[in-house]
Amino acid sequence: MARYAGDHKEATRRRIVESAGRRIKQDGIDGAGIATLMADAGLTNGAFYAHFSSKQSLVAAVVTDQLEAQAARIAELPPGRDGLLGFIDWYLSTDHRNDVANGCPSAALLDEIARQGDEVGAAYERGVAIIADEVADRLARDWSLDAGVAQTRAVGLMTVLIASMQLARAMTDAAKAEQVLVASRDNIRVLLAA
Amino acid sequence: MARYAGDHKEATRRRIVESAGRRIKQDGIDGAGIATLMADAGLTNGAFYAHFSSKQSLVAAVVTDQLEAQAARIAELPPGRDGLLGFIDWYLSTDHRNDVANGCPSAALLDEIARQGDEVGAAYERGVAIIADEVADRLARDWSLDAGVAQTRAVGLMTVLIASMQLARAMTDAAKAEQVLVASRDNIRVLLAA
DNA sequence: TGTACATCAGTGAACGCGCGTTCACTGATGTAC
DNA sequence: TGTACATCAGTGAACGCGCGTTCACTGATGTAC
Repeated sequence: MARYAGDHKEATRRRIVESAGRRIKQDGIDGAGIATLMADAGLTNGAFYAHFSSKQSLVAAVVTDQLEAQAARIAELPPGRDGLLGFIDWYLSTDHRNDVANGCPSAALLDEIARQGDEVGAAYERGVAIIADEVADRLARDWSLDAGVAQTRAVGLMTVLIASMQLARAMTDAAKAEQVLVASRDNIRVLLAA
Repeated sequence: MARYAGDHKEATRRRIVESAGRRIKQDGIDGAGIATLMADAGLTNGAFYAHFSSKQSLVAAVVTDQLEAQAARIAELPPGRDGLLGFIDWYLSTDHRNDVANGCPSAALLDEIARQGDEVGAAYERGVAIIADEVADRLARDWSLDAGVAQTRAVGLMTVLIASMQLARAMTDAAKAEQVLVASRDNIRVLLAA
């Protein structure tokens, strides 16, 4: 038998991916160095390459993990309109604006993801499709929309949420940021009423 | 008299800001180094600090310039609904998706801007407010909306546009990217009908 | 039971490289007298 | 008219630093016999 339990290395890898998710959302992909990411996980830089073949490969794992976590959060919402509406309330909250590290990965990283290679792009594409389907299913069921319309409105909901949070975070004036979040709640109401 | 015409240095500075705008939208703020930015303008790295006190300061100038250019583009649209609708068509086009360097600065850089210091954040906040007012004025006039509603819908329009382009660019599958852009056209139609 | 060896997650120093920034210098022009 | 000097946008080498990545090593454990 080895010195470590069978799942020891896998558990360490998971710990790196999770703490890296928080750090990368906070500081950006370029802004988070290997040494910092490993220190966050309680390790030193040298151990990194025992778990990942490159930084790109970690980033792809982080993107996949973050979108899975978001999909799970949505899947676990209570059924009925209040479920999704509660998620929207959280998303457009000042708490979410102030907590990038534990927030939506798309709001934190989307334009940087678009600049990464195909490995990361493919990971994002796969992850976001699952979330979009989840949201569309809820819209179809709870808002009685056609499947096609539900898919379209799901894209609308997601785009309003993501860019609203990015805008709110780019603003140094908290009152103006709040106005954006309030406006978005109303715009979503309009989108879902159609 | 000096060797150079009175506006020579100012013209050079403008040239740096404009080419840096394209380069930074393409490669990101962190991804664009001083030496490259200066080479793009036909100069060497050493001359940079004769024009800007730091990279941050250039970035703030670039953000201001890019948003001014976008505001001007909107201001010059023909009057009537077709003016703004034409802008939306361009924004959600595949051409725009493929031409980050000459495209919307918010779609290319918004989450990275949110991570910069207050100088850049303030520049963005000022610039985006002008664009939002411009759009709201057009919505109020051409869609006969109340001023308050027009402000809200202007935020909705901008958020849908920005995040749709980011999503479309993050996707490696061109057909899926196209679906996002098509969906957004319909979502905007709904927003403006309210 | 004791000892030599294998395993392997993790350490920490080092690699070359590009970053933002600094600075002594260049060279084309205009000014003083 | 000729020459010494001032101006100043731009050059290009160098600075310390942190980056992603490599690698010889450590040390705790289990195995062989």
